[in-house]
Amino acid sequence: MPLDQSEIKKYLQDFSEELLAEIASHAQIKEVPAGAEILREGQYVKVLPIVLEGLVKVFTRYEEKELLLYYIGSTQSCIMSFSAGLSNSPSRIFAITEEDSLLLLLPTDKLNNWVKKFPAINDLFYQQYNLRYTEMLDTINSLLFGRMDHRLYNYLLEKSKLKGEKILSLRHKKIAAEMGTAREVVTRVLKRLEQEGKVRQLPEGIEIT
Amino acid sequence: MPLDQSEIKKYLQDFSEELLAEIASHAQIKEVPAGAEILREGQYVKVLPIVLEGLVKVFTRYEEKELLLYYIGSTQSCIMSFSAGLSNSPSRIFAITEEDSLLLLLPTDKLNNWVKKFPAINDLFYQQYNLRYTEMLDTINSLLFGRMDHRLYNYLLEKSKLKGEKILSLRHKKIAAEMGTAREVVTRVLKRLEQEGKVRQLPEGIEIT
DNA sequence: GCAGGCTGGTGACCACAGTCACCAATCTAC
DNA sequence: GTAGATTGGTGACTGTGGTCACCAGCCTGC
Repeated sequence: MPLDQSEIKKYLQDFSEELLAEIASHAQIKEVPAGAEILREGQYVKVLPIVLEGLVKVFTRYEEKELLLYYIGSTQSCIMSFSAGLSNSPSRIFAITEEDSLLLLLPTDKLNNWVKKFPAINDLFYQQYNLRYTEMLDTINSLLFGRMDHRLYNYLLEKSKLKGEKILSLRHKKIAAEMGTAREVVTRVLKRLEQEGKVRQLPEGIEIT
Repeated sequence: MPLDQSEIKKYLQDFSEELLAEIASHAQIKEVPAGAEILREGQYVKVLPIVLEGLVKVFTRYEEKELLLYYIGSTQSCIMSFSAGLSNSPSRIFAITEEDSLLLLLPTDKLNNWVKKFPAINDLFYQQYNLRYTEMLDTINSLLFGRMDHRLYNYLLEKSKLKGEKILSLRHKKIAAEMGTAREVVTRVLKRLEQEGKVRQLPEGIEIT
């Protein structure tokens, strides 16, 4: 399927015409429904996804326990795919679409070339590494300092900002999974937060006050 | 002080003559004693260090508690400095020389240029981002899964590999600080590891069996 | 209607790490 | 020498989060 260059340009305005042309002739665009697996641990990477629309969740798993690392939003990319693609090593993380998404798939064998030739794409990846590095640092700090209530509250704040919703329709079970803890713990802590007046649990979902 | 280009080349063989010449005319080399602060949280970065010899410790601090993130060894660099330098944002981490070290200091205002012009230096930073990303992923997994004994044992293994010593002369207090825990906990866990036959505590230090 | 899922609310219990308060053995300074 | 600091070893206690068991309120399908 030949790609429409102007379609890509809508999302990636920083890219030069030359780069866009290269991408249009080698990449594909793919619509992916929510809940689809993009990348799993141990997998080798042939195409590098850039999220044009939607949301992709990245997480790690360790002996049945998982932990949300970060979300990939619009015009962002997955540095694990990038680094795994470049160095031809397997992925260490999982990625799943959280919403219906539109992905631009770049073939990794072209990437090495493009990175050298087009500063814009190079900058994109430096920015992404940067962003993820600091996000992971925050994750480490919050894990180290423990304090479930802080972690949960921050998690809800982030989630609310990301989705642009004031009332989050989230199952306790899902929160527990993403935070790498147990459902009962979420229930307990959420009630404590409610008593402290930081959140309200309504039938429709959780409201941050 | 004019730099000796061949001196730098000894360490960074992948760099082209042209890049080495650029570096020689703009960078400095600095000998730093053990225990010197290279970078602290909140600091803005003017020079990017590349470690030629020695060892630099990178860690985060959170309310009096610190946690070792990783070590920067020979021909490696500090991506926090790199990213903070490029985007002119403050550092999120601390860095201290662990041994007497020889550092190559690159001015960050040249960096942006060099990265675009010289693929070798670009590759170096991608490699470093990669490496640190996976190291931080391991840190997150070990924090998430808890298990102090595993963490401590892995810490000792890493340390032993890094220093190339079979017997580690380390204070319990220092181990505790680097792992973000308390001294008594280290003493306790270390004794358990000794009972399990995984380590031996000799007067000279800790031996991994 | 009712069975069988989910969901969340709860109490009891446990394990682990963090904290406190000591103490004994070394080492260091003067 | 002695005083003081550093190091490590220990017992007791605590708080937090993880686990277990169970129950009530639902929705959904048939």
